[in-house]
Amino acid sequence: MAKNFLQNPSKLSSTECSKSLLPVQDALYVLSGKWKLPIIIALIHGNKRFKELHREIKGITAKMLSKELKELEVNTLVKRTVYDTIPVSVEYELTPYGTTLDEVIMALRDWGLKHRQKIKDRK
Amino acid sequence: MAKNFLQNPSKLSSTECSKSLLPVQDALYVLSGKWKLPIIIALIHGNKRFKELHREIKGITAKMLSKELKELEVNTLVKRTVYDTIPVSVEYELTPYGTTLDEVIMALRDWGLKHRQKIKDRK
DNA sequence: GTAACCGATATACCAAAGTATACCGATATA
DNA sequence: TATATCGGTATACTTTGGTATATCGGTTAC
Repeated sequence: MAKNFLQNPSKLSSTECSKSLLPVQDALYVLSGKWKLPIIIALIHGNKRFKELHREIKGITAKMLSKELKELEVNTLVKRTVYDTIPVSVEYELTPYGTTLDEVIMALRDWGLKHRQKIKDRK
Repeated sequence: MAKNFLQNPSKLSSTECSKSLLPVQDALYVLSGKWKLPIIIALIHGNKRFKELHREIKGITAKMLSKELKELEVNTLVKRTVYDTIPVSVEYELTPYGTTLDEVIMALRDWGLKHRQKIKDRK
């Protein structure tokens, strides 16, 4: 595991910590937006077509689905493939690079679970 | 390490994956907002007073600093202590619970660094 | 009494993010 | 000719997030 700068700050200079800010913000940016995570999770269990995603992700509009998929595609987390069936079908899939988000997502999930428990215990 | 559901989806049911959504979103929510991370990082190297944070974090307004600190305090990531010096001084510190964010932040940083490199290589 | 310090808060404004709803182009089927 | 499918886009709107700027309350020093 990489250096633990929150629990051992004394071993790291202030500038070294600050250098972490931008990459962390980049990663957060990639996951930002209300629908990125639902989309990624929907794509985990296999490729999906636009309409399937639209049906599966409750509440999302076509506009947002299209927009968020485009952003995921730009970051090469998701691949878009057009098949010239009739009518046309468009398939979305998580790229191998997309699956590298797993460590981040699991770290977030583990902390999130503990946090939910903490909030619950407080009541 | 916890189960890796992005790279081994076949081993997990769809519902099990979906259960991850809320905790992940909770964790992201705690870090959301333009100034949470800068504040956390500023507090890593020691407790800071309001004015010190204001000076150190370039561009932040008193309103946002106050608001974000309050949110961090509600989530018990940061502790606020008032000393009745004259004039009054208020000290903010990262709680032990706050430092448990380290794994999340490091996972984000590591992925973010790789992502920056990937974007760079593409040009 | 008035200016200054700290730790904010109040008000007004602006910009980004998200929603609702209608519609498009291409093709097929009735 | 009309209607339906798929995969979206266009326009207008609302909501949320963030900024700018002025001000407050309590206290001391001048």
